[in-house]
Parts: sequence; structure tokens; C-alpha cells
Amino acid sequence: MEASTTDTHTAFNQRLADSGLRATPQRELIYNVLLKKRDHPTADEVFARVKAEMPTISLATVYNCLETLVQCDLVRAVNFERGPTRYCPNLAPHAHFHDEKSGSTHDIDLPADLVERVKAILPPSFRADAVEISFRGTAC
Amino acid sequence: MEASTTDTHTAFNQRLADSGLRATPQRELIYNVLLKKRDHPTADEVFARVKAEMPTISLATVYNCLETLVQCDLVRAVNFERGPTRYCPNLAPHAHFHDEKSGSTHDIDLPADLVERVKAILPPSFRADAVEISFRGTAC
DNA sequence: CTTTATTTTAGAATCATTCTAATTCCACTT
DNA sequence: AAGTGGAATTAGAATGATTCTAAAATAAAG
Repeated sequence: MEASTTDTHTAFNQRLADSGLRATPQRELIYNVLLKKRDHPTADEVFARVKAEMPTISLATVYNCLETLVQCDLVRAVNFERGPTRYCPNLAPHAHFHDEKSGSTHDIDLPADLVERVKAILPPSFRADAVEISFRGTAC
Repeated sequence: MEASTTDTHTAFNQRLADSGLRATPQRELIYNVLLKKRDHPTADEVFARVKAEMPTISLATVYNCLETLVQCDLVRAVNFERGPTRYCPNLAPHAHFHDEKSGSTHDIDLPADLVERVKAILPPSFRADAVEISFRGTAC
């Protein structure tokens, strides 16, 4: 656990540095909040959790930092229909399942070959930078 | 062309009737606008096109009617990230490709077996009512 | 230290969408 | 043919998530 914490911390610094950005306390705290409870919180929820540790932080900063983390590929932004954007620190290729009963979101691991198969349906003139797969339904 | 127009017209009346709703001029015009130019317009764009034929229509009605058509399964609502919802009268299972250069959206036919394969990655406790597949990239 | 660029912040502004409350429109009875 | 009740439409206000703006704080570089 100690090693993995150090690893993510290093990855965090590295990714920001690669983009010429600073590892500020706000960015680090927000990233840690996402790592700690991986329930796909909205910006508002992240704000609430972060305020517990850093009461002076502003909502604008939470939005700014989340955007920064997404830019650095440390975090993924997840959207369902018109709902507020949710944030996810899972870097592995995965789909999302949105449970309509509970409103919760679950990660679904994506086998690499399936991603290939899905990309293969594109006509040759289309080049995909990203593929999004999401499910809506109920989990029991 | 005449036969197909009649067909969609009948389907339109049938789907609404099935939901206990009326086939109003506004609903029909909006549906026809979607059929005529299948470029995934936003509600605002639909509003502009519809106003040309029915200058007294309101934006609220456009939103109401689009929502109604989606409820009746005559139209699909398509979302990309946080952009405005786009509307699509293509009933066949298909994915969407969003071209970041032009901002345009393209339908990509989905082979039925691929949809099955994708659904198959879900653990047994998840029941999916809908699967969404979307691509982001550039088309040439 | 001083300069300069980055980051944070509070609050205003924006944008798409939904809501509200008042008509208007129809299908169905009298 | 008028009356009634539920649908549907409408204009404009309200909402909610997000982005913008301009100023203050912070930190790196000279």
C-alpha cells in the first residue's frame, strides 16, 4: 500500500510535469480524494469532500483542477446523458454501467480485443481517438 | 418515396397513439424536419428549421416535442460530452462518431453480434436496458 | 529581493434545459 | 351546435452545471 501510494504520487508529479504544470496542494488533494473513494463523484461531491480537509478551497478551483487532471490523463471524465460530469481515476480501459435505480456508476473492465473489434466497425476514413462504451440499466 | 413517406407517417401516428398521445402539427413537423436532414441537429437547430415553416412555434414546444418523440421511440437523443443534446431519427442500432474537426456526427451501423459481444462483458448481476457506443476523432 | 508566470479565488455570466402558469386546441358529451 | 375536460402549446422565468473574469496569492526564476 505504501509503495502504491508512492507510485501514484510519482505518477501524479510526472504527468503534471510533462504538461509543464505544477503539483499544487489543491490538485494533489483533489486527486487523492478521487483515489480514496472511487464512486464517480460529481464536481460538487468532490468539492464537499475536499472542503473537509481544505475548507478555503473554492468550487472554481475544483473545476479547474479536475479539468487539469483530465488533461494530464490522470483522471477520466464520465458523462451520462445530461447529468453532471463524474470523475474517475481508473486509467485502465473500461466501460461504465449506470444503475438507474441507485444512480450509482460502476466500472466494467474492457478486454483489449473487444475494443479492437469495436474500432473495426469504423469505415477506413474514420480515425478514432477515443471509444466510449456505456450501459444503462439495473444492477442487483 | 411516396410509399416510404406514408410508412413513416403511419409509424409516427402509431407510436404516438400507442402512448396515448396526439399527432399534433408541431410534433409532425419536428419529426419531418429530423427525417429530412439527418445531420443530428440540436434543439436550437431544429427550432430554426421548424420556424421557417411554422413561425409561431416556440422553443419550449420544440423541447417538449423532441422529448415526446424520444419517449415514443421515434427519435434517439445523442449526447457527446457536455455538448447540447442532438436528435437522430435512425431507429436501427448504431453507434455515433463525433468528428472533432468539423463538429459533425455520423451514424455507424452496429452489427447485432457486436452488440451481443459487448453486452456479454457485463457480470451476471448487471442487466443492461441500453448500450451506447460512441467514437471521438477525425473523419477524412 | 524583484520580476514574472502560474494558480487560486469569489462572484458574475453563460448555456442548455426545465418549469410555471396561462392560454389554446380538440375529442367527446350533452 | 355549445359545453366540458384533458392535452398541448406558449412566453417567459427559473434552474443547474459549468465557464468566465478580474483580482489576489503563490511560487519559480533571475
